[in-house]
Parts: sequence; structure tokens; C-alpha cells
Amino acid sequence: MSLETETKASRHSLVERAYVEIKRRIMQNLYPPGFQMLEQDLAQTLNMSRTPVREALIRLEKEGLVEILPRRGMRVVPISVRDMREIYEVLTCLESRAAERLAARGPSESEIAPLEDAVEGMDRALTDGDLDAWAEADERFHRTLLELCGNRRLANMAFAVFDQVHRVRMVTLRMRPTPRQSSIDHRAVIDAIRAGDSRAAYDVHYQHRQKAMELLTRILERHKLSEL
Amino acid sequence: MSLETETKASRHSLVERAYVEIKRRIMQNLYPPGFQMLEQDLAQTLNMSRTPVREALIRLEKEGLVEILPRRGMRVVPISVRDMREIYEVLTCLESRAAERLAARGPSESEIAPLEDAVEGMDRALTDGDLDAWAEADERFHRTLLELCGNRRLANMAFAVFDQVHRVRMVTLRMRPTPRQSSIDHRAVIDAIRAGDSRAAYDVHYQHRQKAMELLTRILERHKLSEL
DNA sequence: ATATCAATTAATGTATACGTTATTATTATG
DNA sequence: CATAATAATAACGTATACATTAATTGATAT
Repeated sequence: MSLETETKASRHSLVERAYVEIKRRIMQNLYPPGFQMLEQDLAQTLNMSRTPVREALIRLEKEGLVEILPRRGMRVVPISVRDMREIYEVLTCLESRAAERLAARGPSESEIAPLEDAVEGMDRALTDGDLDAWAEADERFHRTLLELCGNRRLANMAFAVFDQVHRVRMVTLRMRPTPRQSSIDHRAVIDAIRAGDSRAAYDVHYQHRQKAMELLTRILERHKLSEL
Repeated sequence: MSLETETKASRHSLVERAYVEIKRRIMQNLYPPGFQMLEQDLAQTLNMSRTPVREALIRLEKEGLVEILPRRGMRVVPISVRDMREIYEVLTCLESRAAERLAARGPSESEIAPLEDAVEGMDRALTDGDLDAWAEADERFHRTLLELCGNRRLANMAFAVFDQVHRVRMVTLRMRPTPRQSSIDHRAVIDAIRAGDSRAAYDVHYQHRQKAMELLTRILERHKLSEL
């Protein structure tokens, strides 16, 4: 174990390690929204000099996860209800397009399999009452869809905004009713993809994302969670 | 003039200067596709140390304009026909959504004015036979549309991919027939926005971008310009 | 007590130094 | 002549040093 950590540590560059580690801490809410930290302190925490930390921060800033504040280090960007709307709007149009594309190109059954797996994972998780497992499987479905769509730029852009809302999704996970509808929607998307019906794939996924956005923003507003 | 340069130089940080300058050289084809340069040489060219150059390169890499190659500096990313398709697909869905949103929110006449200006600029440029002015005005229309749409993330993401194809657009500008249809399409988008007809705004803009992509990819293929 | 200004502190932006390592060149060998 | 091993080179990744400048504190005057 210590050996594996050692290997992992030495395989990647320090910048990479800083990037992955800071990102992990943000996504897992260890560094919560609004959290500030100086470059120096980050460097000390990560056991390296400021140089790789700075370079990692630049990448994270470009991804919209942190802000670099002159003279006060970095700040974890909080997501407002308005931000959620913006992000879900982007997600909606990019992912729907991904579904459309995928249906149009007619993927093989082996390509579709991981999508099926994800939906099965969601159902199993609900049966087990394991919300975290559900969230993982749901996320896996969306990511796989993007991976398969054949447009790498589109996928990467969607991934970036997806990461921005990951935290919010986790926080609201237990404030919402059991998400039974999701796997029904996902199955409908898979059916449309299998049928090569790109229009249906687009429409179904579009509606799915739209519903998700409305649900989430309503939760945030109801709970007066103005920033996460 | 020398004084202004001096002011400009000292106002921004060196990283900012490096970023702007390298980006400019790439967009203006001074550093053409596939062009490679070492960090050290860039630093010398820009009269600074490697540190700010490296930080600028990280930003440019995140924007998809350069690749950072271990031990061989940076490389200006060439755009293939396939890349063009990917980028235009993203542009199509983001910009159409921007048009839709803008129409839905019912902007004031003063907000619409810059869009009108841009279209008039395009017509004037065609009358004058000034293709560069046409390209500038066309780009201004698309950028303004995104600026106005009210979703900053969507706009910024579209800007980034837009910058990636700027060079290609410039190169193909004189290989295509006079672009008369564009301002007709743009006017139709403006009309739909004014009418608050979000569906029409979406559809018209979608078709407009789709046509542009098909035209450009056909040109690239006909001229056997596999990478730009 | 409050406000203004000066002095101090500290974090940054940038330059520089240096060890590591990929790449190239060279040499020896089959 | 080709190939493999070894040596030399050079570019990078990272650490460190330092000047700059924003922020903060304290002092002074009103």
C-alpha cells in the first residue's frame, strides 16, 4: 500500500499530483465553496514547492473550480442557483447532442453495454437504498454517453461543467425524493439509440436533463441554499 | 506610441502579456499549425523568463490552442477536417441555444442594436469587396449574440472553440464564393429574436451554422487541406 | 475617538539555479 | 554497413531567491 502510493507519487509529475489532489479535495467538499488558501500553505500541505501548485491552480481556474485571487491565494468557486441553471443549460444541450449523435452513428451492442450496466447499477442501488451508489451509477451513465458520442471536444466540455456541479449534486442527493424516474428516462434514451432514432434520443435526453435542472433548482431555492 | 506600449506592458502581468502575445501570433498565423518552439526560445522572444511563459502555455493548452510536449516545448495544434466538424457541432448547439435564450428573454432594442450593426457591417463590407471587414463583422455578430445570451459559461465555452477555428476561417475566406447568404440568415435570427420566437431563432441559427460547417468542410476536402 | 498617513509585514510575480532525464551523437561491435 | 551500448547534451520540472506591492498595523494629529 505504502509502496503503491510511492509508485503513484513518482509516476506522475508534481503538478499532476497537485492538480488531482486539490481537485479531489474540492469535489469531496473537503475544501468547501468559498474556501480560501494561500499558495504557500497549499504547497506545504502537499509537500512541494509553490511552483507546481501554481501551475495546478491555473488549470483548475480554467476549469472553473477555483479562482485565483491576487494576494490571497485561491478560492473555491461557490455555485449559486443561477450558476446551476447556466451549467445545466450547457449540459442539456451538449448531452442531448451527444445522445443524438450516438443514435445517428449506430453503436454496436458492446458499446451500448456500459450504458446498460450503468442503468442496472442505478436500479440495484435504489433497491439497496444506497444513494451514493445510485449517484455513482447515474454519473457513470452520463459520462459514458459522452465518451461514446464521438465528439471529444463536446465530451470534454461537458465533463468540465459536470465537475463543477458534482458537489451540489452530492449535497442535494438526500434532499430529493427517490430518483425512480431517472433509470426509466435513461432506458428510453438507450432504446432510441438502439433504434437509431436520433431525434427521439435527443428529445428524451433533453427532457431528462431539463427535469433534473428544475428539480435541483427548486430544492436549492426551497432550502435557501443560495451558494454551494 | 512607445509610451503606450510601455504602459500596456507594465499594466498587465508578464503572464498576461505572454498569453495575449502568443495567442495573437497563433491566431494571426504567425505561429502556424504544427509550429513548435521551446519554452526557452519563447521566453527570449518575449523578453522574459520561462516562468510566465510556462504559465501562459498552460492556459493556452486548456483552451486547445497549443499542446505542451515534454522536452520539445509547445506545438500549435493543427485543425483537421474532423476537428472542424467537432468544433462546428459544438458551436452549432451552443450558439443556437444562445439565440433561443436571447429570443425567449426579449432583449431591448438597444441590446439588439449591436447585432444590427454587425449585419450592416457585413453588407457594407461585401459592397466594398472587403472580405477581411466582412469576416470581422460576421465574427462580431456571432460574438455579440453570445455576449447577449445571458449564460456566461455557455458564451465562454463557445468563444474558446471559436478561437480554435479562427485561423481556418481566415484561410478559407478567399476560397469560398461571396458569402451573401450570411447576412440574410443573421437578419432572420434578429427578426426571430425581436418577435420573441425562440423556436424560430434556434432553428434558423442552427441551419445557418450547419450550412457554414458543410461549406467549410467541403472546401477543406476539395483543396486537400487536411490540417490547418 | 476617528481618520489619515507612514511603516511594517507578507504574499505574490518573476527570475534563476539545479538535478533529472529524454534525446542525440558517438563509438564499438557483429 | 547496421546495430547496440554508452556518453554527451540540453530541455524540462521543480525549488529557491528576491524585488515588488498590496494589506495591515500602529502612530499621530485633529
